[in-house]
Amino acid sequence: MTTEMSPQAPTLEMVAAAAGVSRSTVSRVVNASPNVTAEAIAAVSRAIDELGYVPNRAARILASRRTFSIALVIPENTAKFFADPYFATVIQGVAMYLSGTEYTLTLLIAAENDAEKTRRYLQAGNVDGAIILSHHSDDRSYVALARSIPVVFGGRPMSAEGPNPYYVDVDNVEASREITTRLIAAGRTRIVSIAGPANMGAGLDRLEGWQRALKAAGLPEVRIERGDFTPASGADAMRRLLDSGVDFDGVFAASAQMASGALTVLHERGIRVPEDVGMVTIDNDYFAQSAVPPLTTIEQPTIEVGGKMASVLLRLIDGENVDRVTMMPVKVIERTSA
Amino acid sequence: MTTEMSPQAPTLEMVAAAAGVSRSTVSRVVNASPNVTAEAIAAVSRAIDELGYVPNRAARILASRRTFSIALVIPENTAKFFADPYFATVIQGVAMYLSGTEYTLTLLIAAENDAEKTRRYLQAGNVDGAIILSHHSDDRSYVALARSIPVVFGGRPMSAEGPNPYYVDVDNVEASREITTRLIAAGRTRIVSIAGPANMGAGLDRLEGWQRALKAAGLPEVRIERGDFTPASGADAMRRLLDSGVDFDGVFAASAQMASGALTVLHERGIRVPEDVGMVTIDNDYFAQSAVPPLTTIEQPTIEVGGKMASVLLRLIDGENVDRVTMMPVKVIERTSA
DNA sequence: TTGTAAGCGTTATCAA
DNA sequence: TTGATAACGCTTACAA
Repeated sequence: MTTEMSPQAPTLEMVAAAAGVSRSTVSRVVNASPNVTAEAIAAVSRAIDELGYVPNRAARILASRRTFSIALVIPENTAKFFADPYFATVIQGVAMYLSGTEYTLTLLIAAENDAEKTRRYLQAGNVDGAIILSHHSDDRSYVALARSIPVVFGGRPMSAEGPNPYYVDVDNVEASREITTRLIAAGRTRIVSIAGPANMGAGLDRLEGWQRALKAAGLPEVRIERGDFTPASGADAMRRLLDSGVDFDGVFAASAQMASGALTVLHERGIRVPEDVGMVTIDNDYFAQSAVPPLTTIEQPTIEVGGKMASVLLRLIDGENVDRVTMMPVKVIERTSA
Repeated sequence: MTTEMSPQAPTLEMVAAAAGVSRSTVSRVVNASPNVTAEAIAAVSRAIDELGYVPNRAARILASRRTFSIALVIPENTAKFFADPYFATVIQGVAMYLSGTEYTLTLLIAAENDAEKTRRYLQAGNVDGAIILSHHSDDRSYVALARSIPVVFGGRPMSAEGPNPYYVDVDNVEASREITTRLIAAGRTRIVSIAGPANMGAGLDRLEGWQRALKAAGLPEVRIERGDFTPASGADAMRRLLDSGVDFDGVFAASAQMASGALTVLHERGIRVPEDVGMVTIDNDYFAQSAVPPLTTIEQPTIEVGGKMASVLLRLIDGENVDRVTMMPVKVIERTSA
């Protein structure tokens, strides 16, 4: 950087001088505290505008013991899924909600081999609260973290220990049960599942929803192949399914990305959808929309999930009473793949 | 939050007491300044470990005038592209690079109607520098921002005014020229372009590369249809192309997402790729990999682009001499679509 | 309702 | 090499 002097930012003291009041009064106006005369407010506001005053964050934090910032923690192994439309959109939702508040978002990629560093950062009072976006089950330490600062999880955390966590989620069991039902209604009787990882809440729940739908209809659980929610894993799962020789006429894939990968393999092998096999999935992202054929699926309000996590966290920070679990509504999107 | 007293974080003063030295000495040890006896270092280090001391960020910032944090600014209109694999991965690259440093990342979604708010935040000394990820050409105010704090852009900013900006980019002209050449080598002679927006550097440059390749081969610029880099816009562009009745046997799409959308339309209309028309594009994301057929394309080192932007910014902050423009290498990926 | 003054936990200057 | 001591810019009792 050049050594040129940066234009000295105006301080609260300068505003006070310009407005002809004390620093306390300026502080009160800035913080919208009651018991300030309209005149004082007007004078201070004018001075603030003229000088282009912006409170110094560090000073404010130091004096008030509040940071007005929250952390969005992404464990390193989950960071690989950064480009997953679901994660990306949730993060976006958080950021957008915050942009309408005084809060600032600190993005933390937590190195697996140095969890201690992250934990300390969070506990050292650098943030007022944290949102944990964990794909996997190794969220034990974060659940414990909730004892020292407010924490909100994206999706039900797997750890049993620690206090009951706050989290925002959708009803994955019901969603997958519902969508599997569409396959059954279309006359499919031998329905397999390309399931998510067993160490994730969404993986488990979506599998259970599929099972419930089959059971209710008296249909057999023909076969389960697991993936990790990525397109590549969906393709692999479909290959295993096909190579196993098992007979099926319907597929429930636990994510649109996996469905998309599976579809590619089906296409390669000359198997037609929906003529030969029907397919339904979860997520209404681009993968579902532009698949050939477009997929009948469940839409989750991802942006809103992010916004909700932020709002729950902020209310927690403000000491308000909030439900520990917030379920967001989903929507069935009927297209032509079932 | 509950009113229970949070375990009072140990202060530098407490460390000093425990180690039997002054606060100054502790500060020196913490900041690894020279001229401290080995004994002092040892004593202080022990005390730090025992107490689990972590420096208070706000106090440190206030006293040192350095924030050890940088902002990643995403203009609101660009935020819509959050789930674009390119953006998502670049952000991830930034975050991951930073996780290996003392720096913290503040994610800022800048509201269009209140650019002033963002500008002030950045200039009020809340961050040591900023990375601007702007999709569009309305980056004027950010270029000006570079006068007060170090700023690095992702991709060449369009604004002419202001000082020469620092930015990290790939050679889009050369990349698209190169990939278009593959189409020509495959015998295509009537090649159209699904171009990006005219208000983006990447949009302009990729169009120019296509033009250069055609010119070098003595081929005509059959037609140009514009999109905004999204799959939907690529599909629309292809529809317009087809409906216009213009005759073509090759397509250069300026992004894999647009290519993917275009492919869907081609498929709907029963036009085969590569038999009837060849297609090449840019970006080796999932869209390019799992398209049917898989696309011959250009791979950009997106994670590295993010990392590079962060490292350039940090060096700028440290007052080092850095090249204003950093070009990252790209790679041709040959598949079967040309 | 407003002002005074004492911190908040560091760093930085200056003497010793 | 170390230690006092004065900032850093703001909030917050407490007094007026």
